[in-house]
Order: sequence, then C-alpha cells, then structure tokens
Amino acid sequence: MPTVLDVAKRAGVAPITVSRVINNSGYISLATRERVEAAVKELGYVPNTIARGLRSKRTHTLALVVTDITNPYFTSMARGVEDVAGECNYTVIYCNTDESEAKEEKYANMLAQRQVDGVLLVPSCGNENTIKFLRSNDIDVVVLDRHISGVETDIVCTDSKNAANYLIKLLIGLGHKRIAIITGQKEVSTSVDRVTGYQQALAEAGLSDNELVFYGAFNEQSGYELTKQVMMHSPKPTAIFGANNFIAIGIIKALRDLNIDVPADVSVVGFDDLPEYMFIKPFLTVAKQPAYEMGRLAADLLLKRISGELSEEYQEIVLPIEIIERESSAPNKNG
Amino acid sequence: MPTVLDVAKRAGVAPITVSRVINNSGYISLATRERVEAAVKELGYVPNTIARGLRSKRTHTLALVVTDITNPYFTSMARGVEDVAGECNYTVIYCNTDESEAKEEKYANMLAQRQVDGVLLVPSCGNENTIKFLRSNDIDVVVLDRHISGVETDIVCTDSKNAANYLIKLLIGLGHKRIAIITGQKEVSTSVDRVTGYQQALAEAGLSDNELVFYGAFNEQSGYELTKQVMMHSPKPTAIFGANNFIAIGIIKALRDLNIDVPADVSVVGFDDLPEYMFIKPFLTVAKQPAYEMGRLAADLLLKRISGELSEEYQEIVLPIEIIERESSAPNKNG
DNA sequence: ATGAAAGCGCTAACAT
DNA sequence: ATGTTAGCGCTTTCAT
Repeated sequence: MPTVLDVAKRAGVAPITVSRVINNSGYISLATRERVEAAVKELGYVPNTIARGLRSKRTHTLALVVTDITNPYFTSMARGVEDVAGECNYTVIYCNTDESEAKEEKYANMLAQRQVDGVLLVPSCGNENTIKFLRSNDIDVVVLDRHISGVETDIVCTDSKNAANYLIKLLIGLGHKRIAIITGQKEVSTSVDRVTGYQQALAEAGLSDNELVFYGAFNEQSGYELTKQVMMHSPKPTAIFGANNFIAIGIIKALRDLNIDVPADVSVVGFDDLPEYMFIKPFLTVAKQPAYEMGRLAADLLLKRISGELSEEYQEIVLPIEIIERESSAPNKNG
Repeated sequence: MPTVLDVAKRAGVAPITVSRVINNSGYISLATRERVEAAVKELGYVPNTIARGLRSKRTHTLALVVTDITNPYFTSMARGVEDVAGECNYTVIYCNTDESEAKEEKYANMLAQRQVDGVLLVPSCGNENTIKFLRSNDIDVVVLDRHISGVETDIVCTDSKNAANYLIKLLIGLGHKRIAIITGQKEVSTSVDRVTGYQQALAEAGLSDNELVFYGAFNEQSGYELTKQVMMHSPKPTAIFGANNFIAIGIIKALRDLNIDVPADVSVVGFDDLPEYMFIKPFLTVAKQPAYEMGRLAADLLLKRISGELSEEYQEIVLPIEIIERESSAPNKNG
C-alpha cells in the first residue's frame, strides 16, 4: 500500500507537500496541488489515520458507552450519535456495559489505549471514576441520560423527576391511591429521580403513607420479579409505575402470568417509549432470522480470518430460520 | 501521559522489556516482570494502541457496516458482534449505510484510512466494489445477511429462499390463492431470494398465474405505499408477504388505513421478527425521552468540546419529555 | 510556496 | 533473559 512518500516521489515533491494537499493546510500552488492529486489517484493512495493520529494526537474517533444497545432507547441514541459523527468524518466505537461497573472500567481502559478523542457515556454506576480516568488521559467526556455525582461534566439528559411526577399525577387523577413504583438500581440517578418525582406527586396529593418503592435493576427480569413481590402486598396497589421500558415489560408479563388484567385490575405506566411500530396489531406471523447469533458467528469468523488461522477457502455459514405463526395469518374466507 | 520509555526508566530496563511484559511475549524473569508491573501501576501507564497499530499493523478494531442499526434485526446482530469482539479485546466501529451505495463507499474509505483489521459487511447494493476495495487495502471482510455477486467471500446468512417458500406454502395451506409479495430493492440478494421462494411455492401449487411481485425498498414507507398499490389490484389478494420487518409494518399500517381487517380480510406474513417484547398488550402509557435527539446533541457537544470551541464551563442540556397516554392506564375501579 | 529534519510511541529484527 | 537499533507513516517545527 502506497504511502505519502510514494505519492511524493510520483509527484516530484516532498512528503510534507502531499500532506498539505490532503489536509488543505498551508499554501499550495494550483499546479502542485494538481500534480499531487493526480499521483494520489494513480496510486490509489489512502491516508493512514493511525499514523496521522500518532503524530497529531487526534484520532477522529468517538466512543459511545451505553448499558445495552439492544434497548431501543439506546439504539435510537446510537443512531443519532453516528449520524452526527459520520457527517463530521468521525467514527464511533460502541460498547455495552450491561450496567456493570467492571465492564465500564474495562472499556474505559480500552478506549484510553485507543486514544479516542471523546467518549459519550451513559454511566453504569453512580461514581465518577470513569470520567476522571478518561479525563486524566486527555479524553473529553459528555455524559448522557444520567447524572453523576462528585464531578462537573457536560451532560445531555431529560428531566426524569418531573416526568415521573407527571405520570403519577396522571394516575392519581384517574383515582388511583395505591401506586407502586418499580425502578432500577439505587446508585443510578435516573432511578432515584424517578422515585423522587413519584414521592413528590404522592406527597402533593396527601398520599405519602401509601409509598411503595421497589428498587431492582433496569431490566425485564427485575421488573417481572418485583411485580410478583408487589402484588403480594396487602392491600394490593391499583397502579404500577415501571421506571424504564424493560421494567414495564416485565410488569406487564408478570401481571399477565398472575391473571391480573391491565388496565381493568391494575393500571401500568412506563418510562421510555418502545418503538412506535411495536404497537401494531395483529401479531405478525414471521420467518425469524437468528440475528444475534449471526452477529456472533460472523465476528468470530472474521477474527479467525484476521489471525490467519483459517484455511484459504472462504466459508459460508447458513443458519436456520424459525417460522413463528401468530394471529396475522388465518384461513382464507374471501375466495 | 507516560510512555514505555518512562516506565522503562522507572523500572530500570529497556523499553522493549516493558513491551514484552505488557504483551506477555518473550521470556521475562519474575523479578523484572514485577518491577515493570509496579512501574506501570505507579505511573498509571496505559499502552497506546495507535502507536502499537502503526508498528504492528494490527489495530484490534473491527467495523460493522449495516443498513440501519435502528432495525431490531441489525441491533441484535450488532450486539452479537460486540460481545464477541469485546471478549477478544477488539473494538467495534459501526456504520449505517441506509442502503446507499454512496454512503457505503464513504465508510469503506474511512475504514481503510483507519486500518481496521476486518469489516463485517451487510452490502447495501449488489456490487462487489466495496469488498474489492477493502481487500486491496489488506482488510478482511465477512459478508452478513446478503449474497454478493462477482466475488468469493466469507459469509454468514440464512436460507431466505427456503423460508419464504415455507411461509407461502403456509398461506397456501390456509386456502390462499392470491398472494402478493412486497419486497426490497431488486439489487439486493435477499430481496430476490425471497421472491424466488415465493415463486417456487406458487409454482408448486400451480398458482404461477397469480404472481404479484412488488419491488421497492426495505423500509416502512415503501411497504406502506406498495400495499396501497397492491390493494388496487383486481381481484384483490387475500394475503400479503412482507419481505422484511419494516415492510410488514408498513403493510399492516396501510391495511389499517384502508379499513381492511387483518387477518379477517387479508392475511399478512413477514420476514425478520420484531423483538419479543413488542408483542405485549395492552399498549403502555409512557414518558417518552427523545433518544435520537439526545444522541445527536451529545455527539455535537462532544465534537465541539474536542475542537476546543467551547468555553470552559460545562454545559447541561435538558430535553423535554413527551407523555403518551395509551390503554394501559385507566380509571381506578378497585378502591 | 515548498522542503528538511525530527519524532509521535511502539515493536520487529537482530544482537548478546 | 534482556538490550540496541531502526522504522511504521505521518505531521510538527523550523528553515528557506
């Protein structure tokens, strides 16, 4: 693969001149520029960002650290990040922490090694170590979604407390008096904020004695299990607030398994919307491809290919498709 | 920030020895190893992957190029890729092409510049240029989901034709005779494969005369519009096959807008499942955060911070939350 | 408007 | 088991 030197020789100039043409920096005569550009084309030269980064201390790379890209909330966020980054010729590395402090640390370390220019961080835990560590490695950080204590930082978020307050008032307005909240980890700001909003709404309605707060984790399983606990409470709540989308799903499933009707028996409200298209009825009959498994196998294959441990022959891996019949397909009665 | 040299001095060894300790390569006495490790810790040394990559020609970086990370099918795939990569200390850059050949080319270029070790590619178009270009830059490629013509390659995919064939047979088994297929671009292999499976199933049932094939794009809008066209056909089809999840959603919405009942009037089957949690009833009342916008604003803020064009003060951007009332919250009738 | 020299931080290749 | 030397490809710095 050609380097600046090759291009320089071809164009009869010094390497630095090639650099100047490519980066549009400094003064270059039109004639020189044209000769250099011609040489670049002829040789199919592609500048090496790695080498550039080593010298210039800018890698033109960002990282997005979320808890789980699979949560549609973070998926949308990721797409937003990538769109802007792409427009600016930045590249985005993404990482899933699964709310684990250990994974967050591991990734922070990887990102520092990689000299990314900046990190967009949804903090998995309440503490400021990651931010401090990244900063100590000259990496800018913008926090997303959750507040962090113990350190000042750029942050983009919403007003969870207020929204939670509003949701609870909505339930109170519907006549509910025993309202439970099922939320995430105590250490996460959004978890706490949503509880605070909940408590304030109850207090304002003189219902503070009815507080029913359940901390857990921001996933479906936790929502499911805590709902079963909640419903053993006596008297039972008539409404439940799930503090994120996955918890709300867990709630709905648990209530269904308990034969409790929503909303006739218990009202449910949630936080974070699910993609609009999930609200379509009827349920689709589909051919389901094993997307996650495909991703895993492909990455595995690629890594093996890279390490050279594969024979020359190209491989084709074909995975089975599962057919799932649901209500959208029914016997024909229309001729 | 400390370098190998600093660590080497501190430990009283040569830089290469530090390198050997860090990479677990070559023979190192226990005593030396311990001294080096101590020095690493004391200085808070973090190896520079960029410099390493420049020398060793391995960046430990993969790229995942999909059409749209927002499609849950690709989201799951991405998570699978990242899990494996993370376990191997590889990092993943991801890119959305939106089925655009131009974007694919642009990203291929960016990735070559960045010297990624390998690319996982869902080809946006049928042609082999991207693969050839990447290979000419010493980058390994594994193709995902779609076949490509004109070049041999590693590939991970499913048997679309067969699954499509099965779905159509299922409809035929339900008594449907006029079945339409709404699919994606003619240039995309999965699009063609699914049509082929459809055609074969019809042929086997002696229904070839009833073929109703509509090519468009793999998105909701295309599914929506083509459905309106399909339903102007006379006699109307009694079943429609949507060749991916977004198309199927478009179909369902169009039929709803046309006051056509699914499945009483028209059966619908799709390709690619939607996340399981999408099939819960009732519809949740939620507080919806503007995730995409948050991502965009945060990336923007970070890039500005990196470029130094921001004042010293940290910024806090708080976005509004939208409350969406649906059926899951109802008046209390349970005391 | 162009170039020469140096060096970013690391590791491959070759000693010892 | 450890060290020396050189150089990856680029851009900064300082000339001219």
